[in-house]
Amino acid sequence: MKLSRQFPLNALRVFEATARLKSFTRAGEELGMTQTAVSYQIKLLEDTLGEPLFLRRPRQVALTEVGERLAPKVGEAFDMLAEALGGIRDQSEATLTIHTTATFASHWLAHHLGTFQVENPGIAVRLETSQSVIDFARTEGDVAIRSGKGVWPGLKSHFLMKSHFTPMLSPTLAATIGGVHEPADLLKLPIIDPQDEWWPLWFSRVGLKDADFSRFPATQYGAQYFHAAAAIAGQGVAILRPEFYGDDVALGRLYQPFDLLASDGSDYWLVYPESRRNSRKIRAFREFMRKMMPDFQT
Amino acid sequence: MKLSRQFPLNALRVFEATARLKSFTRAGEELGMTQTAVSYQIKLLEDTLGEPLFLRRPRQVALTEVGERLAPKVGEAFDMLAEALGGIRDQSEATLTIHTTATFASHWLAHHLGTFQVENPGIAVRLETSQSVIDFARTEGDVAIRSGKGVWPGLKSHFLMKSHFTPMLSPTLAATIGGVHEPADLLKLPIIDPQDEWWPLWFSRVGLKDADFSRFPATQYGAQYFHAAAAIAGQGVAILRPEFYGDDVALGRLYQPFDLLASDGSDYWLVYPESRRNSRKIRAFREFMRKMMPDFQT
DNA sequence: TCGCCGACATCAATCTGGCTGATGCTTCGG
DNA sequence: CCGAAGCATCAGCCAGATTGATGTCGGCGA
Repeated sequence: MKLSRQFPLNALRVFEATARLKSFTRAGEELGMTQTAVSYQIKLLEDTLGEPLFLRRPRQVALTEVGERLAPKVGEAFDMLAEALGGIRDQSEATLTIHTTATFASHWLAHHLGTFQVENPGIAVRLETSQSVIDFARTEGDVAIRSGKGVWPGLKSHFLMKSHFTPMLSPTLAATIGGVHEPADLLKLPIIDPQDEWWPLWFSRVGLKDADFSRFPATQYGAQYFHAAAAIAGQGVAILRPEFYGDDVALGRLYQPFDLLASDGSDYWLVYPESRRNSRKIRAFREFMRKMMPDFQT
Repeated sequence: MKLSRQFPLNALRVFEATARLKSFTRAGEELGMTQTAVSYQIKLLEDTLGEPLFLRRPRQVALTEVGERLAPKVGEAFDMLAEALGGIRDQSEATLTIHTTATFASHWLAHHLGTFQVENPGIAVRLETSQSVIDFARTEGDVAIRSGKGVWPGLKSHFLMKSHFTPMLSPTLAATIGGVHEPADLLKLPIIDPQDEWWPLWFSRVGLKDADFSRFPATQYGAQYFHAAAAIAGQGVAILRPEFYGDDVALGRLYQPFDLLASDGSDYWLVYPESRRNSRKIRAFREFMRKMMPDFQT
C-alpha cells in the first residue's frame, strides 16, 4: 500500500477522530462536519482498504480488529505531522530576515534595530544587504527596505520616508577653494561618481540645467555607502541622502553646503509579499516601523 | 497547528513528492497529475502555512529553510502511514473467520477444512458457530455458511447444496418395534423435537398430511447436532440432513429407513458482504468451495 | 408493551476543491 | 537571437465531498 494520489487521505483524518471518539456523530462535531459526511468518509476508507474498520453496534461503534490495529499507528503519524507543522510556525516566527541596501542598513537600521530586538525578544534578526531588489520568489527573506516608486506587483509596500539628496564634501576639501558659496563652486572640485543621475537632478533644481559632468573621470563606487566614505576622505564631492549623514555632519567629517534638497521620486519603502502580511514577525516589524517613521503609510 | 478539517492534507502528499524530486513537473509525473496541479497544491500549502516552502529557481526549485525542516518529518509520517496501511492488508489477509452452524461445522467443515489449509498455508482459519444468522455489520467475520433462501440484502450468496431431511434412528431402537417398514411405524416411537417443522413437511411428502405430533412431549434441543446425538443414543427418531450423517449410517450407529427426502426450500449458501468479494482470502475460500461443492453456483 | 430517543445508513441535490489545457514568463544553452 | 525547460496564471469543468431530510434499528423508560 503506497499512498497514491487516489488514496483518500482525508478519510484517514476522519478515521483517526472517529476511532478516538468511538462515534461518528461526535467525530463530526470535532471536525466541523456532519455525521453524514463522517459516515461517507469511513465507508470510503473501508472500501478502499477492502476491510471493515468499525462494527456498527447500537449506541456506539466499535473498532474491528483491523481498525484496532490501524488506529494507533494512524494517530501517531498524524501526531507527527501536527508536530512538524506546529514546529514550522514556531521556528519560522523566530527569525526575521531583512533585505536592504548597505546604506540603509548602516545608517538607519544599525541605530534602531536594537529597539526592535528589545521589544521582540523572541525574534532574531538577520540582515542581508544587496544592490539589487530581491525577488522573494527566489531568495529567502521576509521583508525588504528599498527605494523606489512604491509599486511592485504582488508585494505590499509601506511608505517610510522621502529620499532626498544634496551634495556633501569634507570641510577640508571645501577650504581648498576658499569655501563653497554657490552651487557652481562645486564644479571646481572632483565629483564622485559623476555618472550618478542624481547630479543633473540636483543641479537643475538650483538652476544649472546644463552642467557638464563628462569632463570628470568616470567612477563606479556602487553603493552610496562608498561615496560617503570617499567624500569624508576628501576625495571629492558626493551627492548623498542627508538623513543618513547627520552624524557625520555633526562631527565635522562632512559638510553640507546647501540646504536645498532634490529628489528623483524614489522614496524608501518597506515591502513584503502580500500573501504574508499576517505573519506574526512581519506584523511585528511593520508595527515597529510604523512607530519609528513619522510618515509611515499603510 | 492541529490538523483541522480544512487543512489541505493532500497538499502535504504533493509536498512530500516535490521535496524529494526537487521538481514540480517530476512530482506531477510521479503522482499522476499535471504540473499545474502540483503548483496549485504547493501554493495552497504555502498559503495555509503562511510560509514559502520552495524557492523558484531557474531550472529547478529548492526548498526554503522552512521547507527543508518540514520535508523529512512529513516524509517520515507518510512512511509510517504507508507502513500501517500496508500492514493492514497483510494481517487482515492472514485470518479467515467463518461463521456457520454447529452442524455444518462438525459434519462438513471438519472433514474438508484441512484441504483448504493445505492449499492456503498463509491463511489461518477461525470458526465461529452460532444459532442465528450473523450481521456482518455488527459482528466480526468474513464469510458465513447458512441455510436459507439465498437472498440477503447487501450480501453475495453462492448456492452450496440442497438441504434435505429424512427421519433417522438407531438400529437398536428400530429393532424394538420389529423394524421400520412404513412411515407410520415411526409414530410408534418417541419423536425428537416434535415441534420441528420438518416433521409435518416430511410426513406430508409420504402421504400422511395430518400426522399428529402434539401427543409427544415437547423437546427443544436447539441445534440439529444434538438431535443426532439423541437419536444415536436411542432416545427416539430424529429428522436429519442425510448428507451430514453418512458416516454414522455406515458405522451402524444410525439407520435411515426411507430413501425419500423432503426439503423446506432452505438450502445451504456461502455468503459474505458484497463489498468484500474481491478480498484475497474470501476469493480463496470461494474458489475452494466451488471445487468442493458439485452444485456450487456463482 | 408501546412509544420515544439516540445513533448510523441512505438518498438526492448541491457545491466546491482540485484538475486540466492553454498560455505566458523567465532563464539557460547554443 | 532562438528554442527548450520549468513554473505561474487563467478559465472552465467535473467528480467527489458535503449537506439536509429521511429511514432503520435497538435500547430504554413509563
